Amino acid sequence: MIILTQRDQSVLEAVITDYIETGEPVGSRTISKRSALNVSPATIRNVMADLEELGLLHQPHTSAGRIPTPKGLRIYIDSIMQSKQLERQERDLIREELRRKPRDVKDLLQRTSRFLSQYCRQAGVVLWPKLTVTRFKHIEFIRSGQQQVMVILISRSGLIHQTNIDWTEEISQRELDKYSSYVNELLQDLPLSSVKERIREEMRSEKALFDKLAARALEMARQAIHDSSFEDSEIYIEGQSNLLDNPEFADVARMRRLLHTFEDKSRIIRLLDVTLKASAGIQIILGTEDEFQGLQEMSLISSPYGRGDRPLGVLGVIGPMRMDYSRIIPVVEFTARFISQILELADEN
Amino acid sequence: MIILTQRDQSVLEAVITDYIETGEPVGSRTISKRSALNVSPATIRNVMADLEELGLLHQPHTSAGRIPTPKGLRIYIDSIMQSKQLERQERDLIREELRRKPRDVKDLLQRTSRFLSQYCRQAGVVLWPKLTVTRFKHIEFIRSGQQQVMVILISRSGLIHQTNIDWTEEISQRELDKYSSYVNELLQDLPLSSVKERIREEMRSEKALFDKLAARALEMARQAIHDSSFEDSEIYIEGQSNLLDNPEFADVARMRRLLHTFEDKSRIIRLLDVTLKASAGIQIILGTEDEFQGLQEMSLISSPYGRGDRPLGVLGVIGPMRMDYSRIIPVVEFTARFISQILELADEN
DNA sequence: TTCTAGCACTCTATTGGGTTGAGTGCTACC
DNA sequence: GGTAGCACTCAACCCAATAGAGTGCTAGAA
Repeated sequence: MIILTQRDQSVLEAVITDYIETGEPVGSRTISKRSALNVSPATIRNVMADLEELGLLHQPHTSAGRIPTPKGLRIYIDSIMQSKQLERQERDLIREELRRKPRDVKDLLQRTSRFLSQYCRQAGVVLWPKLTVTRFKHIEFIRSGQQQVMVILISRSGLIHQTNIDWTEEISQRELDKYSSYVNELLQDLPLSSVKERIREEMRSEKALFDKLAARALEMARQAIHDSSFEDSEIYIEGQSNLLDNPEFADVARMRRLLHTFEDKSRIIRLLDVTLKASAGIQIILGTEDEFQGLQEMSLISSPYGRGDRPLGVLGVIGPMRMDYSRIIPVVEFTARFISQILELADEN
Repeated sequence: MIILTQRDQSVLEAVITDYIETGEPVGSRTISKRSALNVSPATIRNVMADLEELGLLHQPHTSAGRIPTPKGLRIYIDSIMQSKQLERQERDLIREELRRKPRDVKDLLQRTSRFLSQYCRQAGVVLWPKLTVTRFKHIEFIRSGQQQVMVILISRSGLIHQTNIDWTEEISQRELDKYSSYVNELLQDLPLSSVKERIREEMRSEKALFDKLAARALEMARQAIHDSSFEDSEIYIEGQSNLLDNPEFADVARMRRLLHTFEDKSRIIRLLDVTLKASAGIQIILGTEDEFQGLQEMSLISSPYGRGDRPLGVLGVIGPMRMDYSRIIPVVEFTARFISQILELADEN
């Protein structure tokens, strides 16, 4: 455990805020002038040397200023920084922006991602709710070929899942309608995570053993839900071009790596899954702490949305490590809370 | 109309193929050695000077080689270049790649876009079918709140459209089911473009005037289809990072402009709409010919897919003007034909 | 003991001159 | 009409010199 004196903290904070602002290594003179502690540059230099020894600052080369290390940022974020409170009018603006005609979930989440990116001038990211965390609302079997059935599954929060299944025998739409209403009845309002189990249970029950219709309907539902894509996650990443505005991405090679990472979304999904599972409010991952490669030198501020005990997905902001944390953190926090409200509302109906 | 001698054409072709390969301005010496016509560099220089006067070649500065202008590329593509035929095994590979478990339309198109990007090492783009060009298959009204109804509309090709509508009075699911089957009956197999008309017609008919259920069902369907997003287009752009591998994007500023363009998809949609409306097979747009800004110095090779007289959408490849047209054009052409087959098949069932 | 002033030192970034080499345009000649 | 030769142009590269920001260290003040 690292213990810092009051002055150490002040210097660390001064270096970080200045670095966040300018992106350049910060020298002792600058801090001496800017910071509230009235000490000379030489004194600052001593403190900085100490902080460097602790691994909180780093010097690109001997005759340059200091920049914070991820470790230094972590301490700053966790115990020094004070998040700015959002102004009332800022909150109103966010509400306004997101509430506008909440047509369907997809639209809402996409807009959220876009909003986060624009408002924070970084990339915004939203992880879709997995179907399994929502509740069953409706299933529909539709004939789509002689031996093909299209299955539409809808959750209470308005998510849609579509899949096609092959059926071994010719089947009429009328028959399918009967299946639909039987299954709808059976699964009404169940959490989708326990639907599989419920179906299996029912298949073993007396009814299914003797009622041919029920047996077939159940078999069809089973196949539909067995579909591999059922548990897939999806994410929206918007505003990648904002990142290019940061001088740290003047380097093409770095930019290329980043774009590659964004295109192979599975990595980011895994990363967000961590936040989802932890589900303990806002989470900040700093580049080098990321055991999954690809986001080096980047930073991810994320928060789960949904009810605390039953998070639906994750939303957040991806940017360079040099971000205005004190502003972005409350924005992400508030957005998550607000989206949660909207979705809970839908899911309760 | 520009008329070129055989030799002019050969020189133009040689410059372009070399430029496509290397990305560097091409000098007279190189051409003299590479091309089949056995003439000296000096002669080539004379020809090149002529071609430059015609606006087909351009010299970045006095002591550099020549690069083709868009005008020069156009002539090359339209009348000089010979598209390579795809090898049998290449076609098999494409088929293989795309046919794998064609689960739903979205998945298919997204995979197509990704495939195009990987195979051509550029960005791949696919414009979704608009709902209005497909045929009606199924509509479903689902109660999603006391006075809220979720409407799911499905086309024969498997597209799904979801919307929410407010209803002025409390309504039960049982009632909604009746609406669904009535409307399904009515609209079965109609082209979605004429559905609006059909509904209006029916509303004026005797039946609707006296049958309250029918009247309400029709009103509900009308509202659902009236929804503004009904005619929206959507596109997938994949493989943007491939573009970064091209040395012409070493320039960050240019890259930034390009990413911005990709994020504001409406421009590209408009651009693709041109191909869709023209619907005359493969279409090539070269950067500066693009009256919509944003794709300067880029080039778009696109082709509509779907039946010739009833195109569904557009797919293609976006890359720098320096692309291997003779290879990519047949790939886009073949992919479009193949996707058309798959989708037609689905739409016919 | 803690802080500060001063100074020599280090290292990057920038500037400008010199050189290289690819490629051209022109002219004289085949 | 085609070619060889030659002087010329221009970007790219290398190199050395310089400027400037910032440090570490030491000696002395509080």
